[in-house]
Amino acid sequence: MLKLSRKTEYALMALRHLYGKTTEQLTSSKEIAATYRIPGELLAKTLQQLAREGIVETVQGPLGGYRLKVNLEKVSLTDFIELLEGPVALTDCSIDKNCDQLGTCTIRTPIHRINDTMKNVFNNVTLAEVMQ
Amino acid sequence: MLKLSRKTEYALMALRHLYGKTTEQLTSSKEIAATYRIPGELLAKTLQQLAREGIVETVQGPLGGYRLKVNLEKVSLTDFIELLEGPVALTDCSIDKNCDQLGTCTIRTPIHRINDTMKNVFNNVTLAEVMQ
DNA sequence: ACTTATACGACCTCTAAGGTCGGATTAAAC
DNA sequence: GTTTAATCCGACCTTAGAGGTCGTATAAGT
Repeated sequence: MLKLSRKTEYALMALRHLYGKTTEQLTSSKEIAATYRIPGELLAKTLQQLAREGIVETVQGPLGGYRLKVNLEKVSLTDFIELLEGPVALTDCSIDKNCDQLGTCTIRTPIHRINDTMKNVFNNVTLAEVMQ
Repeated sequence: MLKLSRKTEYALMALRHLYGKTTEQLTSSKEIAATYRIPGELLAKTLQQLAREGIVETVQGPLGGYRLKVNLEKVSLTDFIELLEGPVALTDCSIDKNCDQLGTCTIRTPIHRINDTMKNVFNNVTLAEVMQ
């Protein structure tokens, strides 16, 4: 039903948390999880993924934690969602073309049109705007 | 990942099929299913639901089938999706407010803003446009 | 050494999507 | 009036993916 996954929600909340801090300051995954009552392990894994993708930076060991790495004005919501959930698309045929109905499908073109419009909405929102 | 359900896809294809016919002409569920290689039972149930909702009209018995009932220009894509899949919303808190994070959530407002924008996209597309 | 943080793969659970089946109802055709 | 071809509809099955947990490894400050 066109929902974001919890992973994405949690990630946005975590980024919002880091957004308020100075560039040097570190925050542990646990602290964020506790603040927002997010399952700790899941948030940790999500932050690790964001670290791999270069969105946040990580420091290990005691006193370690996460901090922002990129300028959130440079990252669109599309980029972010696709990073965590894969391609944004109303239908599978917007991505790979393996579909039984391919030959006979009559709604592909209009759906792709709408898909583009929707994607444009997300393209035009930066993560910085979501933090406001 | 923001996908439409197959049910919705099948429903759109079926409507597109009926759209090309005269107002009197009936088409059986089976014929549509065969034409587009859609699982018959599933399409049948979907068409029944559309009949209950007043989108199509049904005639029982042999030579029976379905035909359009409403003017597709009067139905927005939002209406249609919500009919088949329930509320269009990026997050659950856009619908009912039962969420553990309610008190501490910091991204609710911006998410709702984006949600409204997205919904507007679907509001401004009529089913008739999807048939083109 | 010990502690406290991230790193990460393996696993578990539960829900909903997608699809199937069986039988009931309706009505045209013979 | 029996047969046949369509809708009607609830019950059920299966599977994938979301969401979450666990155990263990690794890194680094004290």
